[in-house]
Amino acid sequence: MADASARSGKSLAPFRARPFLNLTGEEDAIRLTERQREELASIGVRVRVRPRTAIYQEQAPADSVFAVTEGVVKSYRELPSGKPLVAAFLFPRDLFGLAEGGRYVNAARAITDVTFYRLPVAELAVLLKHDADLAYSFLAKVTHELREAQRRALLINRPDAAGRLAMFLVWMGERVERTAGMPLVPLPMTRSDIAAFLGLTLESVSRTARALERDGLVKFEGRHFVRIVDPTRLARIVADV
Amino acid sequence: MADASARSGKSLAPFRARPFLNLTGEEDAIRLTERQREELASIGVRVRVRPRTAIYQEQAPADSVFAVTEGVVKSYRELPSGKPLVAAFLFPRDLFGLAEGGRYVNAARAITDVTFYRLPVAELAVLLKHDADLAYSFLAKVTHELREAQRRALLINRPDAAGRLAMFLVWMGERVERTAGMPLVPLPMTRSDIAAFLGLTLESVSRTARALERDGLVKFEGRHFVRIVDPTRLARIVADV
DNA sequence: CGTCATTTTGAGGTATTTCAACGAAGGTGG
DNA sequence: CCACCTTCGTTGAAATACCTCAAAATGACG
Repeated sequence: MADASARSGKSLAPFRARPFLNLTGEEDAIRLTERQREELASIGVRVRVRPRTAIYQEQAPADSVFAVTEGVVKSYRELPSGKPLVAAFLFPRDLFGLAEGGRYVNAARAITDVTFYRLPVAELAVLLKHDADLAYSFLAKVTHELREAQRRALLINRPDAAGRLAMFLVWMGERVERTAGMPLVPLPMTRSDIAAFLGLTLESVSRTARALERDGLVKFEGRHFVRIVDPTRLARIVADV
Repeated sequence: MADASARSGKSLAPFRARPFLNLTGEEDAIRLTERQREELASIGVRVRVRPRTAIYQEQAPADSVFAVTEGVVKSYRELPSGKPLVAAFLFPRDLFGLAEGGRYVNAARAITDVTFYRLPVAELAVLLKHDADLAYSFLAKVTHELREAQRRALLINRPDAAGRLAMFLVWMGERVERTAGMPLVPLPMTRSDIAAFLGLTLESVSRTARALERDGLVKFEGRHFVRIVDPTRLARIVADV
């Protein structure tokens, strides 16, 4: 399945989640306690894989759940026609390994160099049923994933390609530190992946990207970076639903 | 907010969930223990509302989470353009009330006569942090919602209206007992709701529905029922991605 | 039974998909 | 280290399908 893996006694890398229903309105992330991180680390295996490595196949027996600590993973499935459909991009602190009936509903593959923790569900379930706080944290995390899924659904609901792509770029930009003006946003995935995520064809993504660049909204630097040149107008396109 | 509400000491109506990661492959639902149902019922309020009643508004302070026991609810939001977008239809045993930053991300409205439990989050959070099994059940339930959200995303990813509508009808049909051949599937929501869910215009839904009927795949009986006439060909359209 | 929202139907414009071919980049092996 | 090859991305032109605008018909509801 994975290239290299070694049991690790070190504490699990910071794993952040948001409350299921946040009454206070605070945006601060919940952090696991040191003990909880150690618990997870004790049952987990740290794995590092190279780009394009398959982490698990669609419909394979779901024996583990995964937590990204470094890099980007895509969760996807092949449609009957053979066209791929990307269900989600997973970034550090994200969980993946959604299953139904004991089998993974999607396949997962590394996009970049990736480090993740592999947590056997059998042992994880024991932990969760034993530690209400831990279960609560996972609940918060899955709730966050649910919001992301709804956001994506909202995104691909709009009929116009420009709006979809603009929304995607803004979304990707949100997870980069906006230190300097005109942030350089990394796009580790391929155009095909973006197309498969947005529900567009590769050609549409390519054309729309060029159009946004011609209009001076963004500037692509290489294939894996975008510079947001005119955030205001870009935001206007995004809001124009 | 709601028409009538009364604190209830009766046990919470059956609330079913699936395991977060189901190793055994069993499809049987997890049921809450009698004690857990009583705990929930003790903090919950049973509410009955009439069709089209607003349950909460978008961006309203999120003080409760809800569990449907009877009827159908829609979770939706108004886009800046004024066009509504349906995020999900909620059926008995479904949870709703997704929040972020202490506010509901969507609005919720009853489609039919609806009975639901309203669970104050402050008290619910206390319960969840004390009862790992209960938290686990909620985790399983939210995971289920996440799968549904992904399914919808998959659904509206396809460009063809016929495929989307066919997928929707099959999906609705899955939740009805297939006792007799040619099941009569209820469609409690309006065509506009369906359009807002599928990411199509009302006109497209109407035209596509008529086209499916002309081709002898389904037969609409009134505005709120469909009979699946040719499940095989309908399934073929659904699979034809 | 009348009013009004919902749905159906029609015709035209437009955007995306398809189909096809070229060009660029990255990875592999000699 | 270079050359080849495979994958990915760009560009062009035509067809299809959906959307928009508009108006009539059906059904729901008081």
